[in-house]
Amino acid sequence: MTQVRVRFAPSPTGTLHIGGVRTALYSYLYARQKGGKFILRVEDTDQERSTEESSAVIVESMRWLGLDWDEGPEVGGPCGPYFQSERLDIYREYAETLIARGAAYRCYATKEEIDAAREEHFERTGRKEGFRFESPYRDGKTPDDPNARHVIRFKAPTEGMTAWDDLIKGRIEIQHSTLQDFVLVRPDGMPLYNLACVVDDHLMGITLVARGDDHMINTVPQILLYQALGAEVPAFAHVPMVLAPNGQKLSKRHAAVGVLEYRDLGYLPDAVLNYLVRLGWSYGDQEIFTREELIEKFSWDRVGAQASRYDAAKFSYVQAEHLRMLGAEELARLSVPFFARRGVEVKADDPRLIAAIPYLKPRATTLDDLAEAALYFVVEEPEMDEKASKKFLTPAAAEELRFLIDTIKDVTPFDDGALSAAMEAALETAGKAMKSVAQPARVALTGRTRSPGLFEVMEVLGRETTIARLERAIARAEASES
RNA sequence: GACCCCAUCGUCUAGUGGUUAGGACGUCGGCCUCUCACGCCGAAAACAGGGGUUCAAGUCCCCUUGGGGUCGCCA
Repeated sequence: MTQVRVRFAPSPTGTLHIGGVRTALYSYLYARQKGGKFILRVEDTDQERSTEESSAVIVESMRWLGLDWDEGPEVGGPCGPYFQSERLDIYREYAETLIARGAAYRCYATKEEIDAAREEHFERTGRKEGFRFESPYRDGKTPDDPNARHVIRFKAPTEGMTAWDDLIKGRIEIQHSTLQDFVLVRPDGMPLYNLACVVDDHLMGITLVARGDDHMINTVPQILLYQALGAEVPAFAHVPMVLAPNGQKLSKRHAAVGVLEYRDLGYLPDAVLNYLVRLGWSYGDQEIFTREELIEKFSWDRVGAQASRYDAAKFSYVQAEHLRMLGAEELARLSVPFFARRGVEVKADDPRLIAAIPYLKPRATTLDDLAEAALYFVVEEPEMDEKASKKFLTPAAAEELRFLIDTIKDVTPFDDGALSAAMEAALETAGKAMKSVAQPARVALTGRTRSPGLFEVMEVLGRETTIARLERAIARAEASES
């Protein structure tokens, strides 16, 4: 049995978007499950559109997601280089081979001639579409000057058909009559997608080509190329598109398209992967998967053939679930940059932060939420919400807070259980209700109206800080005009 | 327009000829409760339409409709 070798082959013309991540992910999972190799190859043969910045973003995105590749940029490998722009000589050699075998030919038709033919087609049929250029050089017309500017075209068959069994879409059959003599090499010698892709997939020993289903139309030309080259044809898996919620093409209007934006929003890589894998793939009723489970359970035959729509709400839910799966130490470490962004310096091992996280976790979706909610635990003096202060820190509340201090100041241990019990007893004796104490106390301790349970907050803050904040709030309350 | 793909709740999906068509997100109602969450309980919500095949069709076939993709000297 030959080793599984799959590749993700993005073109560096923008960010790595979530549709691309999904195809990369499926390929990655398949490779890992089969103990095969996952290869990253950058398809940068379009010099006008490709940029180095984009390559860097793609590499960074893949790294962040943990979609680690065995061969490709930064890591190298036996089939390198992994940037197509560095493999130009190879494509030229293959193009010459194809010409020598009569499978391809030099076409000297100028752009103007082709445009004229297109125009003529339009006038004759009344349509712009369905135009098929028939080159006079296909059948051996000799050019006035063999060195003149020309492209290399594939001599596509006009009769018969080619079929393949797609791992996702099933059997697909295409009539050759729909084919064009597609261009393999530009006048400047740069190869086009179909040539470069096939040559590399062949040379890199790719056993399965997974890509977006917008490439389905390229598959027959590519199969024909493999055959002309005498190369083995790989398997194909055409992954459906990810659409916007309204069913249109996904764009910046609908979602954070670049995957790194999710990092900055405080999403977890495994959550991104989990959400995207379920968009089009299922495993019974299971919704939440660890990376290890995905590697174990993924299979192409459970990938749906239909396009799916991006749903931000479901994504949030999956993210929240993954956040809750992590331990306090890890979450503390991951949230450090989100404190920094707020101008707050926190150490990943800050004991108060770590102690607070279990109480904050059920209330947070992202790491950003977590940092925001943890602020009053890690700073000396919490920022006071003036509206909350005005509403709850009234002269009348000062009395309740005094009662609270008296009740809790000597409780030992100073934890949620003991504090709740002491308070319950004191409330009973005094004939008071928790309700009248809770919100003033919450505002006093956190500066806000929403927080974890009061005694959980106290436990994390500790006796000294708790009492200090309550005292300060009393002073403030007494000074206020009701 | 041609070619290709697709079609179960609003969304993601389970379903591989016989099910009260299941789950999840979201929505709505309730419980819990010191706030906000979490959690728990419950509800509304789908087989696009029409023909076949079959004792039996969401499941198989055909047509229609709808959606998407491609039609580059982009990938």
